[in-house]
Amino acid sequence: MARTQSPDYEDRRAAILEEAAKLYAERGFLGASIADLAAACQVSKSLVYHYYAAKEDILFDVMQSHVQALLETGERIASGDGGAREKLIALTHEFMQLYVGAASRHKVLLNELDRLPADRRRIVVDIQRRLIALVEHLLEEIRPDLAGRLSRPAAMLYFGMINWTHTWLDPEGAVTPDEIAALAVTIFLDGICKPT
Amino acid sequence: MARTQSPDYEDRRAAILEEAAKLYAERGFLGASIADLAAACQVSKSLVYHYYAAKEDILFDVMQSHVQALLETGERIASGDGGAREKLIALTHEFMQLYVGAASRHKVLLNELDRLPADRRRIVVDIQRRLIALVEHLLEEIRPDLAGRLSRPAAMLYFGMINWTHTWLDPEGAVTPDEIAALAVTIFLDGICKPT
DNA sequence: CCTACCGATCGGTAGG
DNA sequence: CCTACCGATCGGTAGG
Repeated sequence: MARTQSPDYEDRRAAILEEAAKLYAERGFLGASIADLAAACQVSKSLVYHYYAAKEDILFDVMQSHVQALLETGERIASGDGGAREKLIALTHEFMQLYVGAASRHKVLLNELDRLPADRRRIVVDIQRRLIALVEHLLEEIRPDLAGRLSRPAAMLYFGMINWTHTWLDPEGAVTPDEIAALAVTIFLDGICKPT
Repeated sequence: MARTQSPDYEDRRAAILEEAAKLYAERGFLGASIADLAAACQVSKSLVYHYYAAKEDILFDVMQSHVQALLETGERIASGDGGAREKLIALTHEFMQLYVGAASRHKVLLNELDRLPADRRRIVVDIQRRLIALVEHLLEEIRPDLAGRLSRPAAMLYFGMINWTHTWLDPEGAVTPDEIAALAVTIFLDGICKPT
């Protein structure tokens, strides 16, 4: 019978992952060494290599865990009841919550995707594509004449609005993430000219 | 009398700058070495250091040249004739043209700002702030009740839409930058629900 | 004989 | 403006 692994194996791995997300968000993937990560976790470099075979595996885990959470939320909302308009509103609020709750992972996903080896990058990009398709379909329900040429650009403009918040939105600031989500989806659906 | 510098001094500097923008956009600032840059320019590392005292100086030049061009375009349009709505439309089209014309610089500006030393980063961020304030004032003209709390978030959501295009917009693709600019500013002003 | 982990150091390459 | 180098640090692995 095989020996079981340490009972806190997953906890330690999760702790390294979270610290890596923070470091890569602050200093960039190439700017944060394995030695930096080990020091931040107060463990040896060898322990880090016990959990991850290579530095790129850590980056992949940071990105994959985040994008997976986004897709699950997206699919849950898309398959629910209600109209496309209501679903897009709910999606925007839940995405904004995920973005601020996983701010480091989100920043790393947006800034360091090119640093991922091609095979693993494809996996992340595929999940992103499903997320985009999901929003695209909602937009086609709201505006059927958009389908084909402009539904994808429109979906990308939507993601630009909400993804970009990581550069300026302060979760502790006067304007809350929920207010920003409401403003973003209102502008996207009805424009800034229409009073909220 | 001081010796004059080489007559093609500025051309060579500009060539190094453009190559640096490309390399930093592709591999990241930390992923592209001075040796890589010299090889791409087919010059020695020492020649690069003849034009730039440090690696960060090149990064600053890449970012500063781009953000300066954006601000000049923004101020020219803002100080012109016409209403705020027309100015925002013109601004969006001209920004999109600048973004695709300086795609590498734009990507570097958005992805590598944290890699700039604090003092030089402040200079770039200050210029960005003036650009944001300019859009903010246009939005306050369009929607006076937005002023104060929500005009800055609204301006940031606008920039999210158009800045983020660098990740997905193909200048050679079926949908042109001008069409994307038109779609973005239409959505922002009147929403996706209103037929274009 | 296994796993989980340590201190030390490998061959190469970075900016300057 | 080049070749020849430097101090330091990189990602990854050795023995025990």
